[in-house]
Amino acid sequence: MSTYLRTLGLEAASGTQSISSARLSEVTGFTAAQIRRDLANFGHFGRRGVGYSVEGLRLELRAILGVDIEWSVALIGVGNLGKALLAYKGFNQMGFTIAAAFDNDQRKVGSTLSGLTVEPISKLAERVRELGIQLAIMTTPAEAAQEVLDSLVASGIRAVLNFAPRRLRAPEGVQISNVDLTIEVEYLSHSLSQRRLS
Amino acid sequence: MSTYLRTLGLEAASGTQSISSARLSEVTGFTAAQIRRDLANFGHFGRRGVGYSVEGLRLELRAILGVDIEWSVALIGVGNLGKALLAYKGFNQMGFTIAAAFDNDQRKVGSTLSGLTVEPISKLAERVRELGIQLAIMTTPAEAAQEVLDSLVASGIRAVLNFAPRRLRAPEGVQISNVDLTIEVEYLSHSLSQRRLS
DNA sequence: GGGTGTGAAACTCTTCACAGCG
DNA sequence: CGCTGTGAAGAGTTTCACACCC
Repeated sequence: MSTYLRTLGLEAASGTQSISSARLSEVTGFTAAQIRRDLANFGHFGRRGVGYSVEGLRLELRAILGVDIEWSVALIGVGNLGKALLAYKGFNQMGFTIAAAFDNDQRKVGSTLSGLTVEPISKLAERVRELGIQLAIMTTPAEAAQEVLDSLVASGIRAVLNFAPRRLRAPEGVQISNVDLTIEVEYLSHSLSQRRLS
Repeated sequence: MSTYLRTLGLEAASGTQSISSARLSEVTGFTAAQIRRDLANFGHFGRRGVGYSVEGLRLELRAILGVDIEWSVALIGVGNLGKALLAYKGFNQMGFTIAAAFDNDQRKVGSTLSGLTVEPISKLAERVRELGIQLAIMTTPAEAAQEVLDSLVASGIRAVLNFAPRRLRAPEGVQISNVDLTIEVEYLSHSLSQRRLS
């Protein structure tokens, strides 16, 4: 869905009015049948014989993905990766505002990064309430990850993007997405290794 | 497999000799049946009635994942994310050495980051050959991504970790892993949105 | 004609459950 | 007895192919 929305953005920029599943297939690499089924899952967005209205489908997808409204985000863990994400402009473009940054390292607390003052994790619950934060990005070390997640859940956050290389245990109703560089890069080295042998 | 290897590292550190699929299941969150099938896919590593030898299985998994040898990596695109990955120590621990960094921005070329001098992309093929680089990490803008990938493929690289939010077209035999923050964060906002409605 | 939406078939992945081995 | 390895069942996903509507 994300990919479709992004593609529609490009198509809209080049002035296309209507788009078929076949055309979407060319650009995204998914099969046309797959695309039609994905879209039909959420409603009847297409017109037979014509295709999908680029603008119409964009609005639908934005609503489905929840990017029709602004989300406030907390970032926990201001290491190299955390800093990079703070500076990353893509989030803002997608309707995500990083509203607060936290770290447990006393040397980092109080410093200013990309316009935000780093706060201690003890302030988390308070700030989440004040700023209406609903989503968190965790870029902590693996050892701290479960403890930080528990604090996040306690302060009412129910969606977390986790970069720490550790499988986290969360209660029902808390959604966690994991981005694990270890897994990605080991998958590549695995496929390179396979080729040595054949 | 990556996750299993990581878990075994922790178990080895605490001195465990042998581990069952049930214990691995507790720690990783995968079901015991899943774990047994995953491992049995690659060989008969376990002993019935006992479990898997922690050290033995570690060696097997390292070989399977190809992290029993050192890999040389090129990083292309020295923006915020690229810098963060250059400074990230996890790669070295896993046997990946970032041997060269490239960027097309003249202002960045020549600067030194984490001990590496940033080179222009025109030097790519030459340096890949000299340094024996087999793997690349792309942290370029989306617009440049396909062109950079084509250069990488031309210079002989056959495994790429892509952070640019664009689906890339690569010839047969070139393995691409995509890490797309857009997709991850939109998935979370989608699941938060669903909850508004129910 | 053109292209969606969707049953049905094919395929893949996961879980069950247990034979068989240490 | 304990735990792996694996057929078989079950669940989920993708592809096919075409009825149906614009």
